[in-house]
Amino acid sequence: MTEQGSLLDDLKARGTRITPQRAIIIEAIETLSGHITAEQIFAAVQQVNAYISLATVYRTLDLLKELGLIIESNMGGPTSHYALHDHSTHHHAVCRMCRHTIELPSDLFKPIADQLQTRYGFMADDNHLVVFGWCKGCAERAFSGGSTCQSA
Amino acid sequence: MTEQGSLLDDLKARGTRITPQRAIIIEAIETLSGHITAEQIFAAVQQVNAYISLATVYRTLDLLKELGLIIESNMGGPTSHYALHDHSTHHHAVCRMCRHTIELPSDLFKPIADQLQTRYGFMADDNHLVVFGWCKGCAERAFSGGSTCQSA
DNA sequence: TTATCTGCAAACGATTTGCGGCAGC
DNA sequence: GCTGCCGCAAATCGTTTGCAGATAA
Repeated sequence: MTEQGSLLDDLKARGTRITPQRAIIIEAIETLSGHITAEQIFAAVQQVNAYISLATVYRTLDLLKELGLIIESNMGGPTSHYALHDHSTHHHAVCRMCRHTIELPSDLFKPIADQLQTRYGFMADDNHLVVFGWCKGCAERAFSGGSTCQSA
Repeated sequence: MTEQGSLLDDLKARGTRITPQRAIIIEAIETLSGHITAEQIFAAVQQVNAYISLATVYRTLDLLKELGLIIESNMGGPTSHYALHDHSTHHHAVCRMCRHTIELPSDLFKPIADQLQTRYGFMADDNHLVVFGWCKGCAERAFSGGSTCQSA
């Protein structure tokens, strides 16, 4: 589906080498195709070639990030999540309590993005925005009775 | 200005002890009154009492976070930033390239927050949202000529 | 009193880096 | 063959934690 050739081409155009490791890592990112951690990518890559190191995964992620081909986002935890930049556009609402994530359509933020562009000249990333807050269940629990959450 | 008594009261109401360390840390957060890192708080606290440890700062931040009195947000770097939850409401636009931050009025996101509430029952935090993207300068540089940024 | 808090220092997990050898172009 | 890349392992950095003594209530 997604033409991973373009990613490799982008790398080549930038003057970087296409190594088997990079091809494998890129393919893993495309196959997993979600918001994934470096560890998850590493695990997938290892199934293809067990001799690829985690350091290489991180270095490749840096490279792709720099090229704008992938997006790094923080979901509230200590680990970064990565996703293809052109992966089906959507945003996230993350519950501060139970960490549950809701996917939001990207058009929800269109008006905001337009305003940022017009008023500040800021070109907002149209993808993988993260909004924190409280999901229905946790909000009810927190603002009525106790402040505990079942899945905290 | 801001009544720091209320923070201490909140702590007391929760059954936690009011220690000098906590009072100092809370005061530091209120005095710095922005989006500050644990290290910054630690530095400020040290000027009042050099024997307060960084661990205590983190533990107090956890406590305040759990109580919802402060908000932890990630500005794209490796360090967390903290702010009083009721600190003058605003959001942030952070440039992925030069890390420059623009402060945005909170009402910009009001319509979005309303929609999240209506459509998903999600109560979005009305404060300290972080939008990533590219500032005017970096966007021009990146999408016309080279992909380097002066302050990267 | 006594349960909670503190300081210390060591542990921790995610990420980065120095280095010698290897390999894409 | 040259330059950039890789694997390894150690370093780093922010943050967390175990423990024994101190202290607010």
